[in-house]
Amino acid sequence: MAVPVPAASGSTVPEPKYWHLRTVLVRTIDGEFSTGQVLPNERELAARFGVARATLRQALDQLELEGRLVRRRGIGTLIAAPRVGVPVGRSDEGWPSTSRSQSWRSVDCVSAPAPAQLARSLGIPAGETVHTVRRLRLVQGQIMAAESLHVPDSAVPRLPAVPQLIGGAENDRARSVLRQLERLGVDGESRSVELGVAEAGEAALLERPPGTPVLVVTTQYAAAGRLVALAVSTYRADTCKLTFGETGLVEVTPVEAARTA
Amino acid sequence: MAVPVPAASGSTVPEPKYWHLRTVLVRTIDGEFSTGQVLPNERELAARFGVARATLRQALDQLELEGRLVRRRGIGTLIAAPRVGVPVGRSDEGWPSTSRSQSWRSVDCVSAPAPAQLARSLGIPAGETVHTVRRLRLVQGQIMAAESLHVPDSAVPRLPAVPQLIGGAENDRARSVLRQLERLGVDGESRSVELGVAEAGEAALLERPPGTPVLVVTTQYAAAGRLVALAVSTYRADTCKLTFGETGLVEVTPVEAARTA
DNA sequence: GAGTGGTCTAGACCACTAA
DNA sequence: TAGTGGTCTAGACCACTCC
Repeated sequence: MAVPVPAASGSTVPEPKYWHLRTVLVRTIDGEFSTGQVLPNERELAARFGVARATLRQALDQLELEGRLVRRRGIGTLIAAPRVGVPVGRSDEGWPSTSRSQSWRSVDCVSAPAPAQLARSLGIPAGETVHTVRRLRLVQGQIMAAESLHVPDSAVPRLPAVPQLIGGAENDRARSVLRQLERLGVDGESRSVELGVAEAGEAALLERPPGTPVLVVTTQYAAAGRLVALAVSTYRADTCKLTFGETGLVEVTPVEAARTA
Repeated sequence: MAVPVPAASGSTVPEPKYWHLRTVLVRTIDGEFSTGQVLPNERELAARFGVARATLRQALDQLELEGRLVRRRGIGTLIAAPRVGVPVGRSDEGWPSTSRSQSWRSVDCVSAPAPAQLARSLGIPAGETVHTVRRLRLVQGQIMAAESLHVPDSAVPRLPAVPQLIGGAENDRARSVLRQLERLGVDGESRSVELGVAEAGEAALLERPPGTPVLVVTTQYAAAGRLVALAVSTYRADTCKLTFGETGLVEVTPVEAARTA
C-alpha cells in the first residue's frame, strides 16, 4: 500500500511525524482506495510506517476531521463518501413551507419559561414562555442535522393551548407551532455559521459520539420587522457541506480541486 | 479552582474521562475565568484532576476546537475571546467594490495554465490560463482568512499583459485582476461552507500551524449567467463566526445561549 | 473468541517564550 | 535557564462487531 515513512526533513523546524504521515496517507487513499474500502487496521498501519499507534491515530484524526475517513468501532477505518451538499436557506429548508418537504422529522416540542440567555437572544423578557421544537434534518435518508427552533409564545398568539403532554401528542404540538409560524409569513432571515462540538443531547440525536465536530447554524427569523423565531441547527461536519444562495448557479465545485491547485 | 474528578459514572457505558473533564472545565472557565486569563499549566491540571497529561490534553483539544481556549507554546493556555462575526457576502466582502474596503490585503498573483480539476470547476478547457489572486482578510487588524481567487483569462479579456513578474509588481497585478472583475459586473453568487484543515501554504498565511481547523468557503461568481470567478477562502475556525444574509437583522446571538437551553 | 477502534497511562524529549 | 505546550513512545485495558 505504501512505503515506510522516512524520517522528517530533520534540519530546520522538522515537520511533525503525524503531519507527514497524513500527507502520505492522503496521497495513498486518493490514489489506491475508493469510497467504502477499509484501510488496514491501526496496529498494522503503525507498524508499517514505523510509528507508535498514538502517532498514527493523530494523522487519522486529521483525515477524519477533513471528512476523508470514517472510523467505526469494531469494524475498521473506511474511506468516506464525498460530503453531501445541504442547501441552507428558507426556501430550501422545508420551512415555513413545512408540508411540502419531507426532509425534516419532528422529535419533540416543549413549552417552558425562557432561561435568561435565550430570552436575551429572542429579545423577550426572561421567563416568558417559549416553544421549542426539536427536529432532525434528513438528506438521502441520513440524519444530517439536529435543530432546536425557539418560538416565543407572544409571536404565535393563535397557538392552541398545551394539550398537557399526552403521550405521542408532542409531534402534533410541533406541527402546530410550525404551522402557526408559517401563517405569520416570515419575511427575513439572518444567519451565522461556526464550528462546534456535539453535546450529549445533540450527539444522541445525530447518532454520533459526544464531541463530534458540527457546524452550528444560528438563524434569526423575522416577520414584519420583528424577531419571531430563533433556530439553532447543528450539522454533522464530517458529512455535510452547507450550500447557500442562488441554488445551483453552475455546478457543484469539488473544493479540493481549487485548494490544492 | 476545581475539585478532583470523581470516577466516571461507572455502570452503564461509562462516560470517557476526557469528556467529563471537559464538562468540568467548561463550568470552571465560564464561572471563574475571563478572556485572556491563563489556566494552570497542563502538568499541574493533570495532577489536580488525577489523570495523565494526555487525557487532560484530550479535553483541552475539545475546548480549543470550540474556540473557548487558545494554547500558546511557551506561554500557556488562555481563555479565548468570543468569536468575531465575519460578514460573508458580496457587499460585505469588499469585492468587487474593492477600493472602498480596507479589509483585504493582496499577497500575490500568479497566471498559469489551469490544472485539470480547477479547469473543471471553472468550466473551461484544461490548460487555459487562469489568474489566481491570493489575499488575506483582516478583521480588527487580525488575519481571519486566506483566499485564492481564480479567474479564467477568458473572463477578463481586457487585462493588461503580464508584466513579467517584476519584483513588487505582483500586488499591482492582483489589483488589476480585481479591477477587471469589478468592471464585469458580477450579478450572482453561489456559496458553500465546509470544515477543513489548513495545509502548509494556507497555514503560513494564517500564521497558524498546519492542521489548524478552518471553515472553507467556496464561492462561484457569475456575470451574465456565466461563471467568471471561483474563490476558495479558508477562515480560521477558532476565531471566526461567519454571518450571512440581511446584515444585522436584530442583534448578534450568542450561540451558547440557545444550545444549552 | 478474535479483531477492531476508543481510552488511558507514565514517561521522555523537543521547540518556543520569557526573565 | 526555567517553564510552557507540542510531539512521540510502548504498553495496557475496554467496548463494540462479527463469526
